[in-house]
Amino acid sequence: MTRTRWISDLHWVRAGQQTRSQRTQAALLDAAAMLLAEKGVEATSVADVAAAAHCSVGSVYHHFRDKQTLLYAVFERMCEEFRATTREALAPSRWEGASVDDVLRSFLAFSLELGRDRPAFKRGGLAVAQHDPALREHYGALRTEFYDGLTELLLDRATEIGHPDPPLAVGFVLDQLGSMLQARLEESALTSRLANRSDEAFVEECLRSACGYLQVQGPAVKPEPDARRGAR
Amino acid sequence: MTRTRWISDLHWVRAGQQTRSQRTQAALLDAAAMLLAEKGVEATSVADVAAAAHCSVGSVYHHFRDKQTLLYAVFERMCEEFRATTREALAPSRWEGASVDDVLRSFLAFSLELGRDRPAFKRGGLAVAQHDPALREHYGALRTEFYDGLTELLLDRATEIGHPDPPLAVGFVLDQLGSMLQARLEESALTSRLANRSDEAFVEECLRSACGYLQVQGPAVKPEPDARRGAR
DNA sequence: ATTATCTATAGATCTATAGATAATGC
DNA sequence: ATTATCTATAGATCTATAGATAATGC
Repeated sequence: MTRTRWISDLHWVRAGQQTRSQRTQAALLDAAAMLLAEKGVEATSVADVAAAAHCSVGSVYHHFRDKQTLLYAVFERMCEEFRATTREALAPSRWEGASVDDVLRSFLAFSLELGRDRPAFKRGGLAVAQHDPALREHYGALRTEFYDGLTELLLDRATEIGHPDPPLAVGFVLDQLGSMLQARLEESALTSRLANRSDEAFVEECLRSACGYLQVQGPAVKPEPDARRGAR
Repeated sequence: MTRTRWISDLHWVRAGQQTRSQRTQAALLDAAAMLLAEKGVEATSVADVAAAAHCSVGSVYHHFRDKQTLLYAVFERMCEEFRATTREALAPSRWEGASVDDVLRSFLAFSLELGRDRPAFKRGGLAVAQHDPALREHYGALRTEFYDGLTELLLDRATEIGHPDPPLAVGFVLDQLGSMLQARLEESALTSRLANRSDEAFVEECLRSACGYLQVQGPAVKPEPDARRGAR
């Protein structure tokens, strides 16, 4: 066995020497992410993944030490994309001149888009995390990093916030919106009233509630709302 | 084979003739609910359930046609308890003289208690529902029934609500609180700010937000808050 | 020559059944 | 006599490996 790339002490992924190798590995990760999102960890067999990636079971084990390592790799790839995307989204330069309302609106739109655009991708990784406390914690830390960035962005605009305890209020509002987004994006969505409404109506009502709680002016009250809009 | 009790055309549960039979069946359902909550559907084998219930694999198949039927029975039992509990909780006589704030406060306390008291029970049933769209829908309908009852209770008190569109506002608030409760009670709770706070603080902040959105008077403003409290 | 892929299969589970044994209650 | 339980095992998966075959690129 030649050089390997390590996820942890026990899990290696072969670093391919040929272009063919990279193509197969990517195909395996894509196929696995899709199947994991669709059927979950236990219902997805290595043979299923191999078939969906148009290669053999033997090939899977040539690239990944075992099934768990393949799953870890799916999770790792999702985390990397999540980290890269959120870091870029939080770049302070993008937010000059943006109001609390702008930041929250963008947060909602961004999260909905992330959940809708790549459902297989994201849900595949989350399905893996569901089965391993360590991975769940790792994803939780990543999520916390994102929410901390948002919190900072919002507290920079504390002058707009009428609530007597801005740090508490911002933390609560982000938790609230995060919970509602999660419920709305869940595949297994237990039917709720808002499920029938459009994303636009959902976002508007969330903002009305959040801005009311924070005691910032709603979008209608602001002077020249469009001129103050940040990037995106 | 003698008389049977039917869950559906394909799933029967044997109606025991001896007291011994009922005891074993209950033990099997308890054991299954616990294991399902802990490890999920696929990771729970029939042998595991039998061992946890202190009986043999053969016994399991004497009582339940197959593994799926056993799982359905766990789900069915959870639904029955949920339905009975929520119907009792919504009895109009319990709510005479209660304010919007009282109703929402009780809803939060009730839901937290339900989620905390019988985690194995509830999560066992939900784990099963997760794997079957039809069951998920059935549970969704049950949940909708509960939320509809709550909505009615709240709209009976519409005079307290300052929001221009009470039906919309009540629907939104219940969705919001439901999402936050679900996120808080989830085992796989992705660390959030509120996870570190006590249930009391969580409830208070939820109420402050909800009452603000609905534009009802907060608990502090009400005259003689204790004298107007409903049952529980 | 090395790296990647495939086929075939061993070994470990897990579901479900058959047939023997034990307990119940009329 | 009937009902419930147990033991043992057949048959179906699924993971992982061994060994043969094909493609790559120095």
